[in-house]
Amino acid sequence: MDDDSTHNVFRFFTEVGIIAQFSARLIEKNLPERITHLHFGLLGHMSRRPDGETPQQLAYAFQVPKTSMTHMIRVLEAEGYIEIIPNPEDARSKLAKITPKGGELLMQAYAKSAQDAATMDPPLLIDQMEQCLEPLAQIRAQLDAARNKSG
Amino acid sequence: MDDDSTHNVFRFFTEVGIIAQFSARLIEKNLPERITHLHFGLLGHMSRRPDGETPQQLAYAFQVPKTSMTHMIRVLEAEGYIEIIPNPEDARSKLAKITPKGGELLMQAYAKSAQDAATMDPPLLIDQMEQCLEPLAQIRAQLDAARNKSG
DNA sequence: TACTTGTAGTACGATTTCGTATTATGTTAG
DNA sequence: CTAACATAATACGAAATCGTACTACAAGTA
Repeated sequence: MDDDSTHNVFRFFTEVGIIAQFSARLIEKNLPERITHLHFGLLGHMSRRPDGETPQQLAYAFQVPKTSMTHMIRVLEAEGYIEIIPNPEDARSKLAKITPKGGELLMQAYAKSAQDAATMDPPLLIDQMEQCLEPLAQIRAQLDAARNKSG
Repeated sequence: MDDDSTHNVFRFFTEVGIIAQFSARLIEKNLPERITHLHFGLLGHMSRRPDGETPQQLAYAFQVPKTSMTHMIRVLEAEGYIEIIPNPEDARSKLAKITPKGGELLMQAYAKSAQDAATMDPPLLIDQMEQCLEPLAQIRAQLDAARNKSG
């Protein structure tokens, strides 16, 4: 990889990191006290998996340590946004499922943040975002594949 | 903003968030114990500003609370990667400057991570990253401008 | 069955994050 | 100048993050 490419890779990661910070702020502004953008992501993930997922699966999907996930889902459960039930297929394991209250939170935070996004000044550059979507998805898939190979 | 655009905006932020996680991992693998990708970002930022910056400026640039920045620069100072000196223009304030040791760390982490990036399997999608660079920079600038207006 | 090894989740503790309140210095109005 | 207000940084404490070690259950071997 030549110096120019290396520089561009780092620049890409830097831009992505900054934008990720902004989007976290945007969504967290519309979430209750102890709920972060990661919790929001968890709820969105679970809303697409009505049968629930194990803490292990969630930790892997969100790239956080198991112990961090234990803590996060406990917070969500304590607030009533998810329920944690035994895994019928493995007595060591559990399943985390979104509750109606969790679905409510998800929808409302989504709606409020969409409203905020729509009224930004200067306005969001939606064309540029859409232009990035496909390559970003490919990059994400590649990084994911690389992780599965070597760690 | 129509439903389709809203959906794409959230999808964009989601992809960006996941990729940011990956890049954080990539760089932190090549950093010492207590040093995170944010510290790495701080060192890179300071390396471009030899006169130093105040904790306030750094907190603003990195979008973290002032108290968090206080802690971060203390860690960097304790490890000798930066030095914190009084601000000659304001006795309430300080200036954080990168040290030679900090410059060393920056270069070495950069080199090692570049090496990791160059040897990934499957290989990094550099074309796609370069394709995103310009729109991402515009999006970042827009988000930054919007923050200055209202938030 | 008994034994070995592997895996899911958690207890615990060190560190980090960050909101609130405080201290010290700067700035401005009169 | 002085009082009132603003701002830079920090002390402090509550909560979150995450590495290590552990427990409970599962799965493979003989």
